[in-house]
Amino acid sequence: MKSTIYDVAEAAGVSIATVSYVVNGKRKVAAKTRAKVLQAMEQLQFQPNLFASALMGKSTFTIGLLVPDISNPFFAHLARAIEDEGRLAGYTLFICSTDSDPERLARYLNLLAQKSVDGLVIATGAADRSLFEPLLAQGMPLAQIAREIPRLPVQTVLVDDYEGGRLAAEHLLQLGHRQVGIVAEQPGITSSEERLNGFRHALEDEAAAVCLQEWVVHCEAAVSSAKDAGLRLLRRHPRPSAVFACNDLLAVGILQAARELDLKVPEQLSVVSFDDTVLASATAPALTAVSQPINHMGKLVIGLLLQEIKGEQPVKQRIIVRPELLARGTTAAAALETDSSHN
Amino acid sequence: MKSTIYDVAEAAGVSIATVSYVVNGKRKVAAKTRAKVLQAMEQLQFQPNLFASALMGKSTFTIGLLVPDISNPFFAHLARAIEDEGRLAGYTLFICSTDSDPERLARYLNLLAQKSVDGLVIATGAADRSLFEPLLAQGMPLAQIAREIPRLPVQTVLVDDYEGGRLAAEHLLQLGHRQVGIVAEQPGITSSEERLNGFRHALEDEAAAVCLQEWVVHCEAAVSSAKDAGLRLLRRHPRPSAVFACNDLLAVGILQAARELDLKVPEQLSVVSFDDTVLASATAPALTAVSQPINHMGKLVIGLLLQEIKGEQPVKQRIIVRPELLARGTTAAAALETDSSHN
DNA sequence: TTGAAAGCGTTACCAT
DNA sequence: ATGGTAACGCTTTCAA
Repeated sequence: MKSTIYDVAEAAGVSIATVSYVVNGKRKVAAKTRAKVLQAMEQLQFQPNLFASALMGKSTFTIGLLVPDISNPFFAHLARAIEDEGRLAGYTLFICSTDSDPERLARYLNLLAQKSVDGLVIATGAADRSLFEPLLAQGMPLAQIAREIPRLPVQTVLVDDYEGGRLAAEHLLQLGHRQVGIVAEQPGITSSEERLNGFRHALEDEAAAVCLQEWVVHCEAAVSSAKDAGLRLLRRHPRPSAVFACNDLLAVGILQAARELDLKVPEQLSVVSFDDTVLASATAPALTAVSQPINHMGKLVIGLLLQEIKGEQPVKQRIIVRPELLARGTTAAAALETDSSHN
Repeated sequence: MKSTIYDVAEAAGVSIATVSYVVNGKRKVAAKTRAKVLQAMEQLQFQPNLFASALMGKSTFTIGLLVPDISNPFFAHLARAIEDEGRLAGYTLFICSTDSDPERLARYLNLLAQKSVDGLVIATGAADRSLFEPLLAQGMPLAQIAREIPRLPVQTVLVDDYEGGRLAAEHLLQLGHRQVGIVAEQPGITSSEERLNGFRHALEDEAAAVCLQEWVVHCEAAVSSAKDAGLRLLRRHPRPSAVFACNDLLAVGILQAARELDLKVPEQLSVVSFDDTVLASATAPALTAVSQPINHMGKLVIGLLLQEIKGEQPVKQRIIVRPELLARGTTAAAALETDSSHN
């Protein structure tokens, strides 16, 4: 069934070396022999055995993608972009959801190394740099996207999270909001931290201390967890007139909390989200959100990774793409007086 | 850096054969030698080279997952369930989005075969059985989930799409809806077809011919496409008082269309969806939907696939799980009179 | 321009 | 109970 270079060599009346050379064009082969070999390959439906070449240290055309959770729409979308871009270059993707668990991450890292992936796209934050250093040391091509492992010197593609946070704050300030809550992921998720930093910094500039420490709540990257956090936040007195959710999943949770408390969005509560995944257009009203160019970022990161893989030893870059604020339905001007007597 | 069985053999003072045997326990090794080898392995941090064993025809602990689109929340969720269950058994997942394109599918199939995956989970419908027959013939373990390739004799896990469609229809009928539109994916997507069949059959039982052929519109599996289809549907005279969307993505499109036409959901338009992904709880009001036990289905399909992989030659099964209708916010009793003069 | 042959790191058969 | 060694299918050096 499966034919090998031996079969092809025999059929073409040449040596296996010659077959190997025409397969991967590593040296000139006379047009005539080349033709004979090609024909034999065609006829025998020859497909090189990747394991044999991998054994010889060639590449496996396989890339590992580490994400916190592939069922999170943001990472699903990102995975799709990365898959497409990788496929164009002949790569297949191993998909690894870590739940931001260092142990799980370590195990996956080990597994992927053992499977000799040609490179790794790291979209899992919240990890220690030390986990990756062995890989880095042994020359494994790495690139990170969307989140950043502190001081890990690898190709990096990020949205400007800080600026995105600032845009969100600016938008709310312009609408007159002065009491603003923030729902962020756990500290350690760098993207979330930066968004929060940018947001709070903008607030401080504008009107000192309008945003107090205690207006920030943290939660897991899940709708239900964000809803709980939202309930906590929205039951405060005075109640924030707007909430910045550090991603779409969290924003959905906030909207649910608002509905449970009978708060009308955007009349009584404005919500700004971050990411702009399919979720952002599914809610009603649609989420005002800071939008990331996910497809573009996927392309960029694969481009950088492939450079590394090809051994072009490019200068390490840190590409920061600009986010954009899309004002949709969940934000409106703040009411003149905040209803602080509401339960 | 990387140690081989030769290194281990030398360190332990035994032959490489012995090392191999203790690694995969294929024959008895004296406790004492075994201990020596184990210690050497430990000390050298030995990790078997998977390619070498794959070359010898052993398994690769890799599974291919074929989906139409990993960025579709249903398949992303399914992928996560399958990944988790596979991981427990030591498998990693190749992720392959086909966009239901036969050419792309064929290429992926070829690629996965070349990469010697141990098995394939097929969640891409809309394909011809013939594409899979070469694989089947060469003994590749296959299992399909969520969609069905007609007459492909492999392990199968499905939700009862027909029954789900029936549940949706029943729900709408009980609410008094008699003029109902249906938005389905392209013919050829078996799950969508079955849902539609179940739905229409129930309608026919109840009140003959209330649901005419022309009330069915087809579209791509994307929000924007469904929105267009929804606009076409909702501009009809008379206008349907309810719409059955064959999945959550389509339902979101319908909700958008309704909003664009200023139709209040559920007061003027009821919507029933199918799948119950994160999207179903993101919309406002939350989608009334036929719910699939996605996690459970993922477990089942990996269970079946692993049996095949282990060569247990199990009887081919077709497991049908029951869906459940979750009545949430997008359905309400039909208005007594349909506003057929509205533009 | 082409070929012979030595690996790559395993597995498994055949000896001992 | 253990070891020697021939595969597995390919790449690549060295020779011709």
